[in-house]
Amino acid sequence: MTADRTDTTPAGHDRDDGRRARIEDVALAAGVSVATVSRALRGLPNVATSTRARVQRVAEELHYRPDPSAARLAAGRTQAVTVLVPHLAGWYFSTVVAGAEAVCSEAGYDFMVVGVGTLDEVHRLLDARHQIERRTDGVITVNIPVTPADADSLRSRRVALATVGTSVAGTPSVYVDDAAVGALAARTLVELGHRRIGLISGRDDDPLQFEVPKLRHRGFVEALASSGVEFDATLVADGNFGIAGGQEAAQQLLDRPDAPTALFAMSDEMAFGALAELDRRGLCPGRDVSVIGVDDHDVSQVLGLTTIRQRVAAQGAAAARAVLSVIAGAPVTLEPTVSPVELVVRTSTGPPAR
Amino acid sequence: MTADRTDTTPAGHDRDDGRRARIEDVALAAGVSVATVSRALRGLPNVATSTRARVQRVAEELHYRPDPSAARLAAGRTQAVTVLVPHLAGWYFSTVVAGAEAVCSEAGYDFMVVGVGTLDEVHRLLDARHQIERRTDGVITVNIPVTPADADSLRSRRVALATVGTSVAGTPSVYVDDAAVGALAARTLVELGHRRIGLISGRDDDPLQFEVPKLRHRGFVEALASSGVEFDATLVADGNFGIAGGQEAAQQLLDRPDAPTALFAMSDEMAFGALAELDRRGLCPGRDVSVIGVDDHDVSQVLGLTTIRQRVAAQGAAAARAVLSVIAGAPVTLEPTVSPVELVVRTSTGPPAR
DNA sequence: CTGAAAGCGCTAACAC
DNA sequence: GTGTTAGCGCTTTCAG
Repeated sequence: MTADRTDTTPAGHDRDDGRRARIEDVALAAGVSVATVSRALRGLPNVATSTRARVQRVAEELHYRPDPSAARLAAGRTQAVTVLVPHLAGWYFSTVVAGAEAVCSEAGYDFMVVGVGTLDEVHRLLDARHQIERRTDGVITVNIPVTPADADSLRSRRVALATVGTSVAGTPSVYVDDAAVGALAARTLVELGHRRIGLISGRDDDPLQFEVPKLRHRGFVEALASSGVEFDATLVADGNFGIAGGQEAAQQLLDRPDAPTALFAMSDEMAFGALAELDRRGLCPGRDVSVIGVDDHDVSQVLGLTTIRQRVAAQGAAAARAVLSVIAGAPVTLEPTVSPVELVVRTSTGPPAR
Repeated sequence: MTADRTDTTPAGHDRDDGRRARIEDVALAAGVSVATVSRALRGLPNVATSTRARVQRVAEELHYRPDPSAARLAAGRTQAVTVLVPHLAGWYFSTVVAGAEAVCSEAGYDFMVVGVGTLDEVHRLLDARHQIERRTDGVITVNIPVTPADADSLRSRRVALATVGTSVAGTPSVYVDDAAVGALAARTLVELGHRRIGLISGRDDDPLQFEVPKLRHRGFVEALASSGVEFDATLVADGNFGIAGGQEAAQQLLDRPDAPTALFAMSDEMAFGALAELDRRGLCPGRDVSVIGVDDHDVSQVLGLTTIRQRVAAQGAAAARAVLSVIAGAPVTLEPTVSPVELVVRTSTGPPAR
């Protein structure tokens, strides 16, 4: 031996040969075994403080980063979280996803997004045969009707699950109290004096997110009833949770001879459509017809839309934290989180015209 | 030998022992070697048609799926694409990402999202020491000022790159002609008779997306000039590409004694803010003050906003296709794609009041 | 507290 | 066309 270095690395401190540093290089340079490097770098116990420090320093100098694929293969964990989302371009969905992404990235987890259009797709992804557990340690669903069987299947494969927008028994879930949302809308409009209120809903048979419309509907009707107002069940129109749909729904409701004096849209985007329809008819929101939405979309303030605000990004972040803590070994029986809502009164609501 | 089966799988066709099928199980069951299974399943040449069919059938029966981590480790390819995006919750960004996601998922690639807030973060991610090549085969950036050095660095590490919203020499890029956008806005307003036009821009020193404002600004000013209109350089306000910022910018411009008769907002969201400000002042868009935006945001139609439409989801999809074809071995010198824009006239523009 | 060695499941030469 | 075999780079018993 002519030099104090072993042979693999010809010269230099930084592996100038262009190849990436492997764990073995760190081990060699630190004078320990690869096992010790692995332990030291991952913060496992049973490593002398001085050894750990030395290993860390050497790893740093060599710009060593463990290869994720190798670590995954050996450990069976991916350090990745996947979000399943129906419509990423929508305001609600992208805001949830953004909230979750921030938390996962911050924690050093890879963050994958899969857009899903139908329930079949969802079940194909969650089916055991698809083996999603080989690509992700955790799944976050956004407004997807996950069944207890889906949840069990994932759990048995050791993939953590958290849901946003839907509550699943025995699974960490973050959602708003949708019945309370409907009730709040009803009370707000009734207190203003409205008695005939149109409901702009999503289709009950929508393969995805079918719980939300149902619950908001029920809460709305029940709150009306307890205020002594009977809901005319024909005053419901499908707005499909979009702007165009909201406009069509409003059109349909306002075309009636016994048109409602107020509209409750189950989302702000549908409410935007309703406002557009009022505008088209030369009607003034809050004077001629009242409109209330749900979300507090960025644009709602501009339009003066009264709405029921929910903290959307916070829901995504909370779901991400839940998934990460289950991955970290927390009991799966985390408390479901009911995310708060809040009435925001703007100009689109007022007493009925007549 | 007492049975026609080898010993590893006790009984049954489906590996009822609960463990996942590995490539070796398929090989055994099909009576070929693992190498042949690997070739057959990945569509490589040099496999007899009959062999391939049999392997495929057996793999199907066993519900065999290759382990991604193992494949990555062995092959050095990840079958994953990563998008770097400044503000995922924004309409433009989420729409681009949704377009890209659809293409990547369809192609069987994992799709990862990383939110980036500063240029430092971007450079940390793209720096060779971060070794992003170990987690992804391709990177898509959305309105991020990627330098040629960044691009070279990625290329040397064999990770494909495509950019959206910015053009980078020698890199597949998808973007609109921002100078033309500015010019189109200018011509539209000038033809209506406007001479004093306020510009609602993004900060020139914004660490991210600093090219867009600059280019739209220049195109705008030059088109004015060639129409014989001199641009008053003090009529620029920063709207920070948000609604609130747009409102503040409009406020500032309209507060001037020599207020402009029209406003060009570089994004629809800033234009929304401007419309809100007009509303606050009791001014009518298109009559008292004209407003034109850029994007054709979903909400623009509702607000009657005249705008310059760009095909945002298509840009994300095109970038994804570009990345995938570079990964597949296409020459990196793909033609940059200039995505078309289109004027959409609504009610927020009209001749000047005075 | 540390090291040796056996995999994790697949791909890619290279031989036949 | 197909098989053999040596890794890919890490984690994790199991000894000591």
